Amino acid sequence: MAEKDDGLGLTLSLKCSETYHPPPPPPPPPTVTAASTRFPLNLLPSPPLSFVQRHVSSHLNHQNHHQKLSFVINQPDLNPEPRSYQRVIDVNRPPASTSTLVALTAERDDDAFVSSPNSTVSSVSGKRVEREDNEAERESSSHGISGGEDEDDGGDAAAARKKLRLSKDQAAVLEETFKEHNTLNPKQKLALAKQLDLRPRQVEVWFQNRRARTKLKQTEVDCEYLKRCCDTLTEENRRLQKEVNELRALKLSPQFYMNMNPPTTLTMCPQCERVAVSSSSAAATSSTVGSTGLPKPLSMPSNHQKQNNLFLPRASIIPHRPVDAHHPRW
DNA sequence: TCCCGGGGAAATTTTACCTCA
DNA sequence: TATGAGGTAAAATTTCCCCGG
Repeated sequence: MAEKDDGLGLTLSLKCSETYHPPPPPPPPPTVTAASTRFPLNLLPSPPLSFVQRHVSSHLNHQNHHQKLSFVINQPDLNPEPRSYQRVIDVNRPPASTSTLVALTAERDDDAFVSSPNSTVSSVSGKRVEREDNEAERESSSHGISGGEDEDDGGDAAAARKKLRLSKDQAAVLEETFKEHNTLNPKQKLALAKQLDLRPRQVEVWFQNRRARTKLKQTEVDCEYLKRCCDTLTEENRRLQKEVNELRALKLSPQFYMNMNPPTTLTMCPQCERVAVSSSSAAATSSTVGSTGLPKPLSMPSNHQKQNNLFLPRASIIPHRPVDAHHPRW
């Protein structure tokens, strides 16, 4: 991501541990969970809520208000809490008073046929239950032929256009089917439509929209992961830059030369693990920096250390170098 | 190789419903 | 309490593209 040679023999190399792969076609299972994401979220820190997180959270919170069937990351159960709604109106079963309209629309071909003019929703709140009652009445009266609307043809078109909310049961069955396979062949579509008393076109549209929502959620998850990755790398970069600055200050410090290491310090290459006699500058580079920013004096190895081969002076912080630049002065 | 129809993806529109001032 | 504006999710439509026959 970023490489920098600052003259101290330090190379800053910031690379994301993972390579971002362009999104493949959305694979089954379609439900978005942390496990289904392409990225190992558990390997990442948990930064504060990002924009994306806030956005998604806002969306999800809003959906809670609506009490609509939706999918939530890490929440495969679509109907987690028992609903207390009193009654569910099947939007695809027209009220008795709308039979005339049904008769009118029944002339259409399958896809153009409107299964119900009733637009009420399956509700969870008492408030909405009341609305259902009211709307059911309103619908049944407004769609009656006796209403005498001048929309004889246009009325049909409007009715065909009328959007219908699927009932909870219908949506649940669709969700279950979608979990098994996110696309339907014509046979499955017809069977499902028959089972749910929907038009095949409705089932098809529902699956299309559901795939779109799945993909959108997956995109949001991916975006969130990448943002976290970016945050982590930014923090790492900041830390390394600070370290570089400290080392630069160290190099320019007069005390750096005063505390010059004896010329026979042993250093070990972290790549080949060969121990070599390092130059004074290299040894100084590997000196540790105290909290004050000043170098600690290097000490000569004791006899014990020498005999037991325990003195490997800070070889572990000798910076990694590219292979082709290996041992430039060895 | 071109044409055609079916199906999916993406973009967009429409509708229903909620919250809030 | 009623109402309208604003916002959102979901249903539906339109358009484009790909692929197999």
